[in-house]
Amino acid sequence: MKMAKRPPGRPAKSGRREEILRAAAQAFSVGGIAGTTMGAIARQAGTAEGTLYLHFDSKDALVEAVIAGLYDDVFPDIMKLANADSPASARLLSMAERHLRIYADDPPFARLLLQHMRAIPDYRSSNLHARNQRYAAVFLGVLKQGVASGEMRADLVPRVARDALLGALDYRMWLASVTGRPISPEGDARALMDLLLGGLVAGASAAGRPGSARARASSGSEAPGETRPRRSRGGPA
Amino acid sequence: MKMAKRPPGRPAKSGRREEILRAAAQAFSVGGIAGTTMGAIARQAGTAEGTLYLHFDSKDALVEAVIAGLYDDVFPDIMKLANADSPASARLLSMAERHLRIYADDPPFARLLLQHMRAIPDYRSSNLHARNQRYAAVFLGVLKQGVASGEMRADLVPRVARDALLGALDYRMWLASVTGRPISPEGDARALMDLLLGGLVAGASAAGRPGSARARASSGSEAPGETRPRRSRGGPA
Amino acid sequence: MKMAKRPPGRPAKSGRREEILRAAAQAFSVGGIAGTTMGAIARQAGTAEGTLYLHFDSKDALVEAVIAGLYDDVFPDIMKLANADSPASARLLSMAERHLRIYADDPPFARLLLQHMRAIPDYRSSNLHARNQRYAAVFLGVLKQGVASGEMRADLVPRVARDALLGALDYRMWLASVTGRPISPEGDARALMDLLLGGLVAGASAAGRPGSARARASSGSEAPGETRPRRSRGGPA
Amino acid sequence: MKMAKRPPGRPAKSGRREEILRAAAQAFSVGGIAGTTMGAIARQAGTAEGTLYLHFDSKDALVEAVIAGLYDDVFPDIMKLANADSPASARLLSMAERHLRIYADDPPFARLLLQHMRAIPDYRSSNLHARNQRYAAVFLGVLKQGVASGEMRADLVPRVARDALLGALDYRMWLASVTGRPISPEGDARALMDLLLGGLVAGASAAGRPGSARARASSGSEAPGETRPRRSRGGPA
DNA sequence: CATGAATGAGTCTTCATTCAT
DNA sequence: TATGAATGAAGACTCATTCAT
Repeated sequence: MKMAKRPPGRPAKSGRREEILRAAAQAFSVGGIAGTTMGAIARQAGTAEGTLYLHFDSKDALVEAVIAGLYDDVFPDIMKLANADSPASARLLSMAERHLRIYADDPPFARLLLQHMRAIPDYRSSNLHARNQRYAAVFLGVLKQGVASGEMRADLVPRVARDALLGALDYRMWLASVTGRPISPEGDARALMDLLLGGLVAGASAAGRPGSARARASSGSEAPGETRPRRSRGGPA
Repeated sequence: MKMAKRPPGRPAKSGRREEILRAAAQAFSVGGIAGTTMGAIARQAGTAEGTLYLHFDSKDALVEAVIAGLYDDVFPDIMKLANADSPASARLLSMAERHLRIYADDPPFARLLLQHMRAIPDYRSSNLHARNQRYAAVFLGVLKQGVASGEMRADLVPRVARDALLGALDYRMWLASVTGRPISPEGDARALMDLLLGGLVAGASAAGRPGSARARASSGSEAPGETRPRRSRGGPA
Repeated sequence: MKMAKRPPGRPAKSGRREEILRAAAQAFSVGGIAGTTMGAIARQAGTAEGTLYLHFDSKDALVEAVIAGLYDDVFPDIMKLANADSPASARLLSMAERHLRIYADDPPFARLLLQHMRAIPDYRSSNLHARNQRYAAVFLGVLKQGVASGEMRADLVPRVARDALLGALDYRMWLASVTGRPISPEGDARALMDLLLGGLVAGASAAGRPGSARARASSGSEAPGETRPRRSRGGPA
Repeated sequence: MKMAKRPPGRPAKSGRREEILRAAAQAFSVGGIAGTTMGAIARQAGTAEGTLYLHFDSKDALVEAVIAGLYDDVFPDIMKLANADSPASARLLSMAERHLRIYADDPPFARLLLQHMRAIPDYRSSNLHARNQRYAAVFLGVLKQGVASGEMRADLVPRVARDALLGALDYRMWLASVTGRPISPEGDARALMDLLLGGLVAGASAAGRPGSARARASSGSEAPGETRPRRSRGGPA
């Protein structure tokens, strides 16, 4: 509620604050959140325990800040990819890839995220929920565009698709963190998108197949205009 | 004084244990595992704290028992559905339904499961991991059968499909637990399976449509779905 | 205070009671008093926990009874030896021997005794204190007789001698229990009595030497009358 | 609020630790070790319970520190007395005196020592055992010197003598702590040494008499002791 | 801004004792 | 008498948080 006030205009990098954030992320990813004491974080950061409270109001605030930091790293990337000038399917592929890279880049940290997300007592009111929704909304937007443009099935329920995609992505990362089996952002994202785009049923998704999500997704670089058909959903209609 | 006198003839047996299990699940799901004290569980169960330790060696053991109980409830059902005499897709649908019913039947309990699964320090060596793998293997088996029988795409990677399915299912439940939005096992399972079977891409999954969710699956190919190829902007277009 | 009432006239061997006593002694000597739970004792005795309380009012009472039992075993022996028809020194030797046999006979049990004796919060008011005093008094008596008969130094302070003897005996046993070095009741008693009778100083106690406490004390089996010269301290004098 | 404000310049250091040590010794000696809770110690020390753990890892560690502190106080003294330039018997006397002063100086503290010594589960591996052995070794050394120099009986078994001495000393203190009868370090040490040096047997220890406790000991061998061969009933008789 | 000793509420767990059967 | 499930009062220890310097 009351976050350590950072001078409104300031670049948000008191140096110390960043150090602590880094140290906390590091410590959390090693021992889990509950298993990490403020003392351990302070030691890791090379400061005194009291100093932690000069920058964060509580351990919870620190945890939130650490995780929020991740979103702030990833969100801009996802945003950019979502607005790229390519078919929805291609954009989703790249977004999935970026998402999986969260894990590939820093497995321990990702594990932390995976665990914490579901452990927050009142997640709904946490500001993490907000960030997460914002994040998920981007995926939803792309899916809607895909439908609107006719690229995707008209009877597709975007929300269902979004949940399936994000759920599968999360699950894949969790599996990786649990089994130790490494993730290949490109490979895994492509495999998943192939599945999702084309479906399970044989003979189906003939259309989805020609190159499928494969390669840089459906064919390649048609007219940018074609990309976001906005509405053109008509088709034969 | 505390408990209603137990009918003289009653075995005085498992009753307690079940009561505690129930109370614990209830308490955990409200306040989270870490946020629930043994005292609270005892109070909820109407027993003394010490009694808890008569039935479970430790808090951790209690937690495990609570969760293991769930698997033991669900597993036989899933097993039966997996061996039913129907197309793989139909079986998967029913399995997904059953899975979602975990949540529908007892949301707090399900939330507990969702939370805990990712919170175990050394999940890999926990006996929960084993149960979970056994569970996931059943889904994998059905998918492989689907491929073998030609019902599903020959180039399908069963493991990817299984992860997508379970991940989507989990995510759906988690969203429900977080947003409070209720789950309709049938509706949601069908929506998800429609998506997964037919894929995202327009024109694809012609076969996947017949009657939606192809409840009876691969029933045929009247292909009303094919009707709306969308804009077919993909392929050669 | 309120000991389980044993029918006043009864032989004191309800069978069950003895079993419990035995089981408790056994358990205590293995795990120490504090480290032994009533549950463990019950198991060892083959009864239910509640049954323990039918025979003893509390754990403390049980402990006391166990230890008192030892005194009741040893006391008669000591008493008899103290009243034997032989010189005080010979009698002390045999008493010391018997005392050390407490350890030799059952080391774990003796260790228990050694430990417990000093651990009782209000030893003074415990009935163990009384027994112990009665026990020590026997040694004191023999020493006094030794002085009175002229066998021992007239300026000997019996109480000091008694404390030295019992202290040395206790210490020897404790050392044995701590180092594991076994005790030889005869050998060790003799060594100690040799020391005590003759003293440390060279040239001193020449008289104490000729066979000293050695063998069955002073030479052998002279006329019983000779045994307790009472005073005859003259000699060449 | 709780503590008198500490003078600004004070090291704020070891003070606390010592206070705790003192409080713990005090509390232990009143209620016994097991009977004293960390809370009680904290209260006694005027600190919070948590503070105890800032200075000691556990209750056991605190107990050990308390007792080790005693040894560290006494050992140097004993060492110095053992190396004094006087007959072995005189040195033993002063050492015995110092030893008894442990009790005289702080009865409750001494009682604690007496009790605890025998209560440690695995005393042998405790570092108290090491200290105790070092301590006992000093006595042994002096005795050996006594024998070597001819001051003491050539057939003396030093180890037996040492055990008798320390055992008697311990016992004396224990009796004092149990009966409340005060100890006079000088008087009691002398009485005990008189006994030990001269032996029990009449006529013996003539040498042991000269000034009692043969303060200066081995003053000579006027051997009045030899004078009272008692009944010399031994030998060829 | 920094420090770190001090705080003390809160946790899990144990176990002697009771009592309904 | 016997049983053993239930009790609940303690106790040792942890750790986020504060505050005097």
